[in-house]
Amino acid sequence: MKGKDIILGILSTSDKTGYEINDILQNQLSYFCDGTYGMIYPTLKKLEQAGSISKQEIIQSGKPNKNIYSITDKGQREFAEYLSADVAPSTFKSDFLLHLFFGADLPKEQVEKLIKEELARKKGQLQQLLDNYQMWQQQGISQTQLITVNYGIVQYKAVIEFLQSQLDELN
Amino acid sequence: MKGKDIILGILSTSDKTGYEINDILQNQLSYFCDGTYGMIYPTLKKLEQAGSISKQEIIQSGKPNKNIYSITDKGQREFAEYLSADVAPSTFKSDFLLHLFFGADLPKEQVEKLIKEELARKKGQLQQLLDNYQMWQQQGISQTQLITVNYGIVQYKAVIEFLQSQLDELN
DNA sequence: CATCGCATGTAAGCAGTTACATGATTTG
DNA sequence: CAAATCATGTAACTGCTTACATGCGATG
Repeated sequence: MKGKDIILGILSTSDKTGYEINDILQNQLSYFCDGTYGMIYPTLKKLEQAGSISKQEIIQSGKPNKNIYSITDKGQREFAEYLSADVAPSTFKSDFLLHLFFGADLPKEQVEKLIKEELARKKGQLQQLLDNYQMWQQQGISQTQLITVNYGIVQYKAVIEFLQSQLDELN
Repeated sequence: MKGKDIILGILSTSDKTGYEINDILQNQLSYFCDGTYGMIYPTLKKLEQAGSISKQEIIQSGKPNKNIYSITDKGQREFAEYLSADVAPSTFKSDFLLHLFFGADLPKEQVEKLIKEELARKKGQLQQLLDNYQMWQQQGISQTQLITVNYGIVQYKAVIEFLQSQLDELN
């Protein structure tokens, strides 16, 4: 699961500019992958040079010009290959858990603060997913996409409930 | 949350060799961070050069010699600083979800296979955590560590239950 | 008049991965 | 006798992050 796979995936559904790809990444896919402009534009360039995607320049007045990228047949084959390949193990990195794990000597208030902050972050992320969910329900969403959204929702809800219970127990 | 922070955290509780650090990383902390020898040894070297940890060489016969690392006062201060700093956002990357999200055209059997495999992986990870849990109960575990373990368990259980329900629905 | 949205890109650097290299002892 | 365990390390590479650079129009 590299930047390349994510971008080919997004372009496999419809043509997009780098800016729009970033938007999708930040707002719709952020619960299971990430990416920044610093990754997106160089990756688009490489994919174009490799012939996996093609670029169409749109001259705009008033706004900056934009490049709309489309996936080519070669790109489609490449992405199909990725889809049929083995699933790479997922990674979860939590600085919050590292703090807690090695923070045995932390004062109670500090622990409480850590948990409260994590709770707020998770609630925010859940809300973002729920907002997307509504948008998707209107726009239409595939059966498999629905599974991924619910995967995220279920995971967030479980964690939020757990953190809340820990906070209650602390008092 | 860099390799440096993880290693200082491990050494803040007791002296360890690089080999033992790897073992802890793979078996006890793997549900929220990772690391390989290629990261561990260079990081230990840098930390020693910076005076954050110190090395004691143990000559062994029959086995390879080993270097036992201890955290220094400077390292302890460094780690305390890390602990009191802001918590970095967590990251979750799932190749499984990327496959599902863009695999709208995947045949039903393929989707079922994907979910079954993910289910098996998650069950394995949960089992590892539960095994650790038992070990920790015997060895003793801090209150904050207990929270982190339960965080992991709750998260895994929620995902496993969800995947199982999706599998049932598919048939 | 400041900030947000639209829009694209590069360059330097870093943290970590992968692959390689070595080797004795113990266990199945 | 093969594989696992103990044990350490380097070198090349890669993939991404961070910071920088630009600029107009609309919104508040």
